[in-house]
Amino acid sequence: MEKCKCSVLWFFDFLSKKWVLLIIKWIWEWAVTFTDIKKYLWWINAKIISERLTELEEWEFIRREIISTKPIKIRYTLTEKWISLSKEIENIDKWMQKWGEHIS
Amino acid sequence: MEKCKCSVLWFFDFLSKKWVLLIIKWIWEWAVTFTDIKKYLWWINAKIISERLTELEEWEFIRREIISTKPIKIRYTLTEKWISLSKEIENIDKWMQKWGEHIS
DNA sequence: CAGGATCCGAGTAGATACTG
DNA sequence: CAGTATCTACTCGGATCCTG
Repeated sequence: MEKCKCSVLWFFDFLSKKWVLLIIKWIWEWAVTFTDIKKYLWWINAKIISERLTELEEWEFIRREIISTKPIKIRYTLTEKWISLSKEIENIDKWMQKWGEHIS
Repeated sequence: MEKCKCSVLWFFDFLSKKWVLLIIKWIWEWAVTFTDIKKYLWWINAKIISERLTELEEWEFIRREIISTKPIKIRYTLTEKWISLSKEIENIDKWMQKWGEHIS
């Protein structure tokens, strides 16, 4: 990929990483803590969840807020950046439905 | 990923495969043969190009036409399906420019 | 609680050589 | 010309265990 940061290539590369969209979906619907995600997406490795959350934060798609300190609790919420992007994702989703299933 | 064919996940997964968009770009601009692609994208392995072309044809994003038989020549062109999709990709591209580079 | 460190296995990109 | 076959290398997900 030559890590071509200038284009959508890089973006798609990230977005297609395993579990990214699923994790986003949960945050979207429940504005959850790390433990919540782990509980609902129990089959996903904690290391992977952690990695994805870190990357999502670097992309500024989610926000990390400390909501209590003993025991420490963190809440993840979506940013405006993601919300504005999600409209484009929905368009692609609609496009997929319009063009139907591809021959598997 | 559970190969959930019903959603955009599957689509992104394909679209982010290495060199897919780059190969499409060349076909878009030059409507080329296999040799043309190999010549211009010289650093990409022929096996990989071949694989991507096959997948792109399965997705019905490109069309394969025989244009001569001795020596055999094949021309790849984009389908309406891809052209309609490309508008959505462009929107994401615009979105990226609007939101700027993410902190690397 | 919210992760980080280590190690391992599977899948995929890539190098090289060959073919109808 | 337009690929395919084989083998190697590397990346990344996942299991398990550990910690501020």
